[in-house]
Amino acid sequence: MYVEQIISRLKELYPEGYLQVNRDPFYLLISTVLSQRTRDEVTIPTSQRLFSVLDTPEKMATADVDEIQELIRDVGFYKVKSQRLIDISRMLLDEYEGIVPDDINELVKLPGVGRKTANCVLSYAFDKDVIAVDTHVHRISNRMGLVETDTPEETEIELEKVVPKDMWKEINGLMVLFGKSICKPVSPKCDKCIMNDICPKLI
DNA sequence: AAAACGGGGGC
DNA sequence: GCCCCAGTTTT
Repeated sequence: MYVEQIISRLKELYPEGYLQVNRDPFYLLISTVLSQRTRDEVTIPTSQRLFSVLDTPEKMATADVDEIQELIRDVGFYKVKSQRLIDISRMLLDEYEGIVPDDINELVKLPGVGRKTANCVLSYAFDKDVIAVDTHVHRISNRMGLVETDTPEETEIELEKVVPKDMWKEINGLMVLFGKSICKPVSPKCDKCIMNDICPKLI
């Protein structure tokens, strides 16, 4: 069907999937927070720099805010995020024995962690069947007629009805790659798009 | 529902 | 120089 066709083409286009992310839950949690409203060209080296110095909740919880600010100064909202990394680490140690929880309701209690970040951790680090809806997934799903929604929360609910469950965890990475290169927010490259023949925007 | 946070990269 | 970006929290 239509959804399977879209995902199948995306997998063909991006056979290696979305980068080779470090699947360690703590690394994934922290780097995903850093990635909020920030391009991954900036996020990836910044995360690696941070973890070369502070690679555990214990170290991050006791670090100086100034030291973290210096390490992550390239990402957006870096001052707010620096304090949040400390607060997240402290809460992990205080309430979760230093272990990143694999439950959406617990993850969103962490400061600076919303539904999108939590679902990224669940799908990438814990291999859970969830759909992480960011602006790319939201935009492309609507543009291609998979859903008709106004908010990412709505999109998550509607996509779950339309997409086979075994595809949930892969659509985020695939649509992010697609959204950055082809199906862009403004001036999408429809003339070079592999969805040319099935995209409702062009029919 | 809207504002605020914010440096980096593309054009 | 201007606009946008793997969102979340606060007002």
